[in-house]
Order: sequence, then structure tokens, then C-alpha cells
Amino acid sequence: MAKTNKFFDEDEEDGNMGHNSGDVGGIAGKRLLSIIERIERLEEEKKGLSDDIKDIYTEAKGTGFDAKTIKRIIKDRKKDKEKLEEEESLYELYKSALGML
Amino acid sequence: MAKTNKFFDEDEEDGNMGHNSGDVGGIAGKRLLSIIERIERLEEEKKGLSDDIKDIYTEAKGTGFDAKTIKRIIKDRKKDKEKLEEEESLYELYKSALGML
Amino acid sequence: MAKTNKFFDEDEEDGNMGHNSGDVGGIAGKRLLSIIERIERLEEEKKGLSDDIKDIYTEAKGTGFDAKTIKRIIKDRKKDKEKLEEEESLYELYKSALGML
Amino acid sequence: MAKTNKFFDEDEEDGNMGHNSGDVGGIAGKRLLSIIERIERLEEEKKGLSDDIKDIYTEAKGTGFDAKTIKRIIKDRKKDKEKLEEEESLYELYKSALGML
DNA sequence: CCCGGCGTTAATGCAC
DNA sequence: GTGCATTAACGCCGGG
Repeated sequence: MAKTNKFFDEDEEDGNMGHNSGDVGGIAGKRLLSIIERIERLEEEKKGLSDDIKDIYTEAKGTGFDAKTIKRIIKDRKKDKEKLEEEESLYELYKSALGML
Repeated sequence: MAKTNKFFDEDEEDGNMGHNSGDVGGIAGKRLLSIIERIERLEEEKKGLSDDIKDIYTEAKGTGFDAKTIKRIIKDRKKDKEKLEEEESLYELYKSALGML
Repeated sequence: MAKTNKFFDEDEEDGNMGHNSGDVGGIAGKRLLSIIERIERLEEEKKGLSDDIKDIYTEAKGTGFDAKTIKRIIKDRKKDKEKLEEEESLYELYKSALGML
Repeated sequence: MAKTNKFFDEDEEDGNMGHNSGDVGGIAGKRLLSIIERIERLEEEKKGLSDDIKDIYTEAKGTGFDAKTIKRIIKDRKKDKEKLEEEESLYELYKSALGML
């Protein structure tokens, strides 16, 4: 097997376990489950926020605004912010190159 | 103008205003700005969560787990069990028809 | 099974075949294979074109041009062709209401 | 200027030209345009092929095949057999560790 | 030579 | 159900 993986590639201390049983269902399984559940929790929160945003657009449309144009404005504002950050990072880079950090 | 819009399509009460003054810069502008800022706030929170998720994957990789497989598992868990089996059986059927078994 | 599929959902004329054997390995399999091979052929051609494009970028870089900037130019030229004036005017209107001009 | 560029960074043979006149509008401009147009031509061809592929999927759906499954099959056929089995076994392992079998 | 970031492209979900 | 907007996956690229 080329790829390392959590279950089989580490040295096995326990010589008594059956072939390839490893940590299956054991500690690594618990860690894996923990990772998965943390991610799932965060994704649910993300989904909640997406729904909130969608609600705002729906409401805005209901009062006569055009959602597509609003999205475009938001994109513009984002771009402006990024441009400023880009300038900042270039500034930091130059300072770094000059040993001013 | 085909599309309704917040600024020009409503009945105008004030016959004295100069050309195109309407609500521009006034109440509708304030409402629009409020909408935009609420959305931007929520999108920032979403971005934060996305970053958190990315961190977890990074950490998981660092301890020997395979991110791609984890994503696949999470996808499975989201999917209705019946639908999943249906997809699998169709997949096997096609492979069988192609002599890929 | 909810989804229609080429092999099992059509009325079976041949009452002698085993349950669910259908066209597996037979005519539908041939049609499926044909579909797949046609798609694969086209995807190979696409890959060839992608490689050609990549070669041009490599050559351009070799003679002192900046690939990233060229890509940006090409994107701009594409966008120019797509621009819709109606959206443009509404966009300007909203920006005006926000004092973004 | 950090990045090389076709117009200003080369040694100037012609000492009489004004500051920064370089090849702008001259030979390098022609070469750049040629590069861009060659790329655009190839990208159009790519787009044509993409459309052809889309047509085949549409047709396949029209005769009862499932596009999603076909895509999965094509993906499989592209993938190295050994790598595919490796992925599958890791996937099964993770499911086993999670008690999803 | 590996890795993380980025740009492109495919897949999903949503609105009409 | 179809087209579109968002989101996720893939592959390339430059830097460490």
C-alpha cells in the first residue's frame, strides 16, 4: 500500500490480534469518528448561515431589490478589500526583504 | 424598463425633486446598505467556519488520516441509506453489463 | 427502485429469462459501452487541446511573456463579449444610491 | 520590477526611443496577439467538444441511462486499477472502524 | 521533491 | 425539468 493510513501502517505492538484487525472499532475509530462529527457540526452551522443569507435575499426581492445586482455589489466590495490586503502584503514583503521585521 | 427596482418604479409623491434624485442616497439607499452589510456579516462567519473545517482536515492528515476518504464517508452519512444502495446497485449493474466485474 | 434504468424497468418480452437478467451483457450493454466510448474519445480530444494550450503558455513564458497576465487578458476579452447593458445601468443605479460613485 | 516582461526588460538596442516606448504596439504586441488568438481558437474547440459530450449525456438520459453512474464508470476506467482498489480498501476500512458495515 | 495555494472544471442544489 | 448559481474536487504551479 502506497498511502500511509491510520490503521495499518504504524508498527503493531499487539501481536495477538487477528489479521488486519488493527484499531478497527478501537481508539483510531473513535478518533476518526470525532473528526467526522466535528466537521459535520461545522457544516451544519455553515448551512444555517447559508439559509440565513438566502432569507435576506428573499426578503430583499420582496421589497423590490434585485438580488443579482446586490450580489455584484457585494463582490465588488469584497474585491476592494482584497486589493487593500494585497497592497498590505506586498508592503510586508518589502519590509521583510529589507530586514525591517 | 423590464425589471422592477426599488428606486424608480414606485409612485413618486414628491413632484418637486430634481432629476433622478428619488431615494438615491436616502431611505432606500440606507435599506440597501443594511441588507448588504447583514449579508457580508453572515458570509464572514461562513468563511470562518470553512477555515475551521480546513484546519480539521489538515490536522487529520497530520495524524495519518486520508482526507479524501473522510470526505467520502461524510458524504455517505449525509445521503439517505436507501438512495445510497440504489446508486450502488445501478453502478454494479452497469459494470456487469460492461463486463467489468 | 425509484429511478428508471435501461436494464430493468422496461417491460420484459422474454418470459424465459431468469429474474432480472435483462439485457446485462447484451444489447443494452453494447449501447452503454458505445456511449462510454464516444464520451471517452471526445474527452481525449479535449485533453489534446488542453495540452496544446499548455504548450503555447510554456512557449510564451520561454520568450518572456507572463502566462498569468495573458490568461487575464483572455478572460477580459471573453467578458467583454458577454456584457449586458441593462444590468450595467441597474448596477450603476444601485452604486449611486450607495454613494459608491 | 521583479517579473520579466516582454516589453521593457530586454536590452534596448535603439538608444533614441523615448522612455518606455519599447515594443509597445510593435513586434512584441503582434506576437502577444498571435499567442492570445491561438489560445482562444483552441479554447473554442474545447468548448465545442464539451458541448458534444453534454449532448451525448442528454441523449443517454433520453434513452433511460443514468448520467451520474456513467460518469462514475468513466472515472473508474481512467483510474489505475491498483490505485482504485487501494482507495476502496481504505474506504471499507474507515467504514469498518465506524461500524458502518 | 513535497507541499500548500490557486485557477479551472465538474457536481450539486436551487429557482423558475 | 431545465438552466443557473453555488460549492466542492481536481490538477497545475511556484516556493521551501
